[in-house]
Amino acid sequence: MSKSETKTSSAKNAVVAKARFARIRNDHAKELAEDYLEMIDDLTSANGEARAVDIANQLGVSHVTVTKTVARLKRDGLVTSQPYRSIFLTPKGKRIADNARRRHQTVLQFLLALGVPADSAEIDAEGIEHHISPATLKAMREFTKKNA
Amino acid sequence: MSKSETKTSSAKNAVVAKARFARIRNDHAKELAEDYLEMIDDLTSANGEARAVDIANQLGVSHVTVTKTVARLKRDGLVTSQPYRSIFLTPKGKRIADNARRRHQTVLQFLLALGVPADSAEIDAEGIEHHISPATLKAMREFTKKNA
DNA sequence: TACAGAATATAGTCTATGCTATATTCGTAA
DNA sequence: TTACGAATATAGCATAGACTATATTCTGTA
Ligand SMILES: [Mn+2]
Ligand SMILES: [Mn+2]
Ligand SMILES: [Mn+2]
Ligand SMILES: [Mn+2]
Repeated sequence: MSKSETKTSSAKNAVVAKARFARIRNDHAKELAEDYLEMIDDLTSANGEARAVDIANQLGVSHVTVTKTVARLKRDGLVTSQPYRSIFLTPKGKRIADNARRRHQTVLQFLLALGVPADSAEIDAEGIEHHISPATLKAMREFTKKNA
Repeated sequence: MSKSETKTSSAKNAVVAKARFARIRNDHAKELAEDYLEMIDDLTSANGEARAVDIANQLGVSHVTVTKTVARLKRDGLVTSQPYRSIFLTPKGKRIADNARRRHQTVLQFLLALGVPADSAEIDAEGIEHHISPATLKAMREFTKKNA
């Protein structure tokens, strides 16, 4: 392999890696929002409302952290809230929550079908769900269907 | 279901969820370090040294970001470096890099065995790899072996 | 060898995500 | 109805991880 070929190959590798890590950084930027929105939707179903204190308790973070994160979700048009009131999803937030839940379930069911013990599957799914491309999601669904 | 049973069940759910999200936050805290260490090891193998500029180019971030992250790795005893010199793994850093690479490969090979197209598999593996419990890793290895 | 360009260092800034401490408001039980 | 405990708000702080702009140092080539 000539020096110029090595250089070209290195450059292409770098371009590919760059895109890969950019995708990961983007996934992370959306991750917390997806978990919050899914949780707000679940709490609303279960309790009739989503309170900051309940979100904080589920996540294991302080209520201040929740308040600040909810403020960002509000800024981004994903939830609405008034002082001292519970939190509501906007249509846009609800759409994201629904998609996140569907994807989360797909990953969880897949891990269970693969033979992962339930406790590990539930923990791993919480992290994995945010890094799944449509192609992988499709492959997971197909596997689960065949191995239910 | 009585009110007290509901409460107990809710409380247990919260405890379980809390642990789950704590694991995810911990995964994230280690994620960037793992990717850097793996990359430093790879660059050292490929080029004889790992320079900040190469790491920056692979990751698609500025060299300042790399410098600051490397400073944290140094603080944590995972790399060594002198001003204007390239970066080296400590034994501890090398151990983490090796484990990270093994796990990364396991996840990638698994996704390929599952039928995910190579480009998607490579991107998804970069994110998924940090959220895999030993139980899931084992299940993936077994699947890949049977479906190579 | 000298110098131009590449690499690295440093200063300063920003956002996201976490915390504690304190103040305020709400909601309910007595 | 009120008072107390729960919930929420707010101020202040910290760290990680990102950036630009500028200064310095290194290194390969002329
Ligand atoms: Mn989820
Ligand atoms: Mn999640
Ligand atoms: Mn990796
Ligand atoms: Mn990775």
